[in-house]
Amino acid sequence: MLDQYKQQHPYLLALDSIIFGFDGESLKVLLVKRGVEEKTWSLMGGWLQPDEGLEQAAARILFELTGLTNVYLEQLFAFGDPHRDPIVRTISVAYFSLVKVADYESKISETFQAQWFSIYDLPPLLFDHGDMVKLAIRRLRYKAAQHPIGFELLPDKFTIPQLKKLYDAIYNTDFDKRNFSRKILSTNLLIKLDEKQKGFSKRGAYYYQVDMAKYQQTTDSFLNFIPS
Amino acid sequence: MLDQYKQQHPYLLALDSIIFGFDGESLKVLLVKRGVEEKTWSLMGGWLQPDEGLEQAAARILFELTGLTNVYLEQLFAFGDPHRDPIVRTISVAYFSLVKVADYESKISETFQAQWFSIYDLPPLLFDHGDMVKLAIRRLRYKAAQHPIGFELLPDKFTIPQLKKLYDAIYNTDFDKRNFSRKILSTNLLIKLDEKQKGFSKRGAYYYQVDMAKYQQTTDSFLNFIPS
DNA sequence: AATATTAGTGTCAAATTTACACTAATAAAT
DNA sequence: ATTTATTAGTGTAAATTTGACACTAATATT
Repeated sequence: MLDQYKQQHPYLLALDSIIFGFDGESLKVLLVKRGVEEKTWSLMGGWLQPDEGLEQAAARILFELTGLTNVYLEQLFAFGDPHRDPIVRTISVAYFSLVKVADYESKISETFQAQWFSIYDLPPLLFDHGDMVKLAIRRLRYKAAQHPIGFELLPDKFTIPQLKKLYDAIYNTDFDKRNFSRKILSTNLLIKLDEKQKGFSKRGAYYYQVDMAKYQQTTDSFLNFIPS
Repeated sequence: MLDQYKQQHPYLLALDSIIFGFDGESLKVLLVKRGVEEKTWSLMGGWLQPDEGLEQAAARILFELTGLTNVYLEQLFAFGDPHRDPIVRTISVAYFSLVKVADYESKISETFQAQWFSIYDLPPLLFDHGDMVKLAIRRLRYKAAQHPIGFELLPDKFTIPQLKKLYDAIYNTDFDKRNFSRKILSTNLLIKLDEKQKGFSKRGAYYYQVDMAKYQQTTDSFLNFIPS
């Protein structure tokens, strides 16, 4: 190894995930109890292994908690305040992830003490995890305003009223349903199915599916969902 | 130190900066020759010191190259592919930065071999620095489409035609100047000065300044500069 | 058969966006 | 001093998008 490398200090590298879920009513974050003091809620996290990339590690850690693969995962921010972990200096790369709550096995509580918390009612969090969640919420709002990522939080088949409720929850507001569905449908990203949702409402709403081909293409396109 | 920390591998942590500049004609990136082989161009970078935060370290490294402080600096992405640096595993947190080319002392070439390159004509770069630049360009385009960060690349006093040329360069296009100036001025972020630019054009264009008070407030607001 | 509940849709006014071309100011040239 | 060349600066009309607003449709429940 060259001298210029040898002289440098190495640091521990952690990954922490802000895991968002939607239960049909409100936007939730999945928190666990672990670590130094088992009394404090924290984000799900773990250490980078020598043979892993960052996203790969984040995906592994997410899998260990939820049993889920193929989950929406996006790098949020690298947190590196020298004193963020008071025991030993650690850099944490935070990822935010969108999961379909219905999908995952409740394998969750087996090994980790895990619980969903409304984003409007979070407990005190370990280290700088509170900052991470705040930033993740800002990023989700920012991103969902222009990119069709909301679908990632819903089952494969969903109704327009469900989607509207999700957006209501993300932005803590109440969109006009006529304008909302006009805007959503004008993206041509949804395929209307012949099937209606049963049991939830008397009339029943039609299910829609994401047009995956178009979705892949337009991940980068702007949608401009949120006015003013 | 607790066991769970001791068992973990530490990694070297580097910071690399994509430094954008605008010379009035095209968008440039500042590259240096350094490192393992002094034959390859690379981004300006350095190592995280034990007492520094990430952004602080990026700012220091930027200062060491350019002599500039108070520069626009934004975390771009953490790159952590296990083999990105073939000699020893290193995580690199990349920052992108917007500098006013005219501002900085040409202290540059003294200690480092540095040179501006057009973003459309880059040399081969060290490690994954090419990916970093590509991502930074995407991010700049994305961000400048909605946030008024273009000003960071211009002198404190600038003309509308200069600003248009900058946006033309960023998006590699040619905006309609009537629509462009209407859109820019409608943000009310610019203060028209009484002074005209001399020497550049026969008629001379009025200088404008950013209304810093408003600018601070609206860093988060959307502008929607770029149509379709 | 009536009722209650949620789904689904249409219109109009206002604002925004786009496309497009002429006049204004001045330095340079004659 | 007049002409010329060059870039600055501005306006309008059509199209599109947005936002505010309220009624009818379907069906499960009573």
